Amino acid sequence: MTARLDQIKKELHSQSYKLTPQREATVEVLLENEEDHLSAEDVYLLVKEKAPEIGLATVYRTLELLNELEIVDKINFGDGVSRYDLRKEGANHSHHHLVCIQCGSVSEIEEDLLGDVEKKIEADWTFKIKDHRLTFHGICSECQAKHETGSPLLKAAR
Amino acid sequence: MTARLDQIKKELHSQSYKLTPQREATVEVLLENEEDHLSAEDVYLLVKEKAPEIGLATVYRTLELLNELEIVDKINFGDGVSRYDLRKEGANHSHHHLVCIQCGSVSEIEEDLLGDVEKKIEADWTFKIKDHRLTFHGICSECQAKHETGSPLLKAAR
DNA sequence: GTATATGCAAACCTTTTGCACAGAG
DNA sequence: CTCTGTGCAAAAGGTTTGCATATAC
Repeated sequence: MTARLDQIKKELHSQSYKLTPQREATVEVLLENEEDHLSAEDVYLLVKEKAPEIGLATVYRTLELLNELEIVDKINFGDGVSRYDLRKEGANHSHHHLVCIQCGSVSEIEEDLLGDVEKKIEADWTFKIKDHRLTFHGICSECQAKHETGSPLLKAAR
Repeated sequence: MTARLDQIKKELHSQSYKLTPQREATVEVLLENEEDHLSAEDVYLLVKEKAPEIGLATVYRTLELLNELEIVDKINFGDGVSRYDLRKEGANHSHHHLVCIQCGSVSEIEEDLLGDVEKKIEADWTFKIKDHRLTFHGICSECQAKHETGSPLLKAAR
C-alpha cells in the first residue's frame, strides 16, 4: 500500500502538482477504503480524522484532480451522489460492479469481461474506445438466500 | 408509434394510474425524441409546447413514474444531469451507449452484447441480474475523421 | 364524490466558485 | 519569493416536497 502511495505521489510530482498534506491524507483514505465506493462527503469525514482543518471544497478539488490523472474513477450508481473508485495498480480502465437492488451492496469485478465486446464495437462502429462503465443491477447471493422482500433501497456505499 | 403510445396508456391504466393530459404529452415527447437522451429540463421545454401550463415538478414526477414502470431508463453520463431513455418495445433491459469524449455525441447500441457475460456472472457470483448499464467512452468515427483536438466536452444530449 | 395528480414556490443537497490567506517548491 | 493550493462562505445547479387547488375516474 505504501508503494502505491509513493507511486501516486510521484505521479502528482511529475505533473507539477504540489504535494500537500491534504492531498496526501485524501489519497491515504482512498487506499485504506479501496473496497468501498465513497462519496465526496464520505471521504471528507474520513480525511477530517487525519487532517481536521480540511475543507469539503478541497476534497472535491482533490478528487477531481485524481480523476483527471486517472487514479480514481468517478462513478454514479444513480442515487444522486458521485462516488470515487480507486483504480487498480496499472489498470487502464474502470472495473465493473454488481449492485444489489435489495440491500444496496456493491461488489467489484476485477476480471475484464469486455475484451471481445470491445473489439466488436470498435470494428462495427469505428469507435475508438478509451474507457467503459459496466454495472449490473440485481439480487446478490445473500439477499437471494434471505428471501428478502423488503422495498428496494439503494445505499450504494460499501 | 401510436401503437406504442396506446400500449403505455394501457400500462398506466392497468396499474390504476390516471391518464392525465400532462402524462400523455410527456410520453408523446419521449416517443418523438426516441433517439435523444433528454434531461428533465429538455422534456419540460418540449412538453410545454403541447401543454404550456405544465410544471417542471410534474415532469419529474411523470418521469419517475415511467422509470418505475420500466418504460424509461434513468441514465447518467456523468455530467450532473439525469437523462431519460425510452425502452424499446418489449425490451427487458437498458440498451448500451457510446459516448464521444470529444463532441459529446451519444449513439445507441440495440444489440444485446452481454448475454454470455451475464451467464458467466450469474454462475460465478450467484447474482441474479435484473438489469445492466453499459457505456463506452471514446472517440466517435466523425471525430476520428476530423482529427479534432479540441478540449473534451460532454454535452451528452442527442 | 373522492382520491389522485398538478402547479407553484420554497426547501434540499450536492457540487462549484470567488476571494483572501497560507504554504510548497 | 512566487505561484499554486486551501478554507470559508456564498452561489449555483438539479431535484424534491408541502400545500391548496383541480380533475380523472
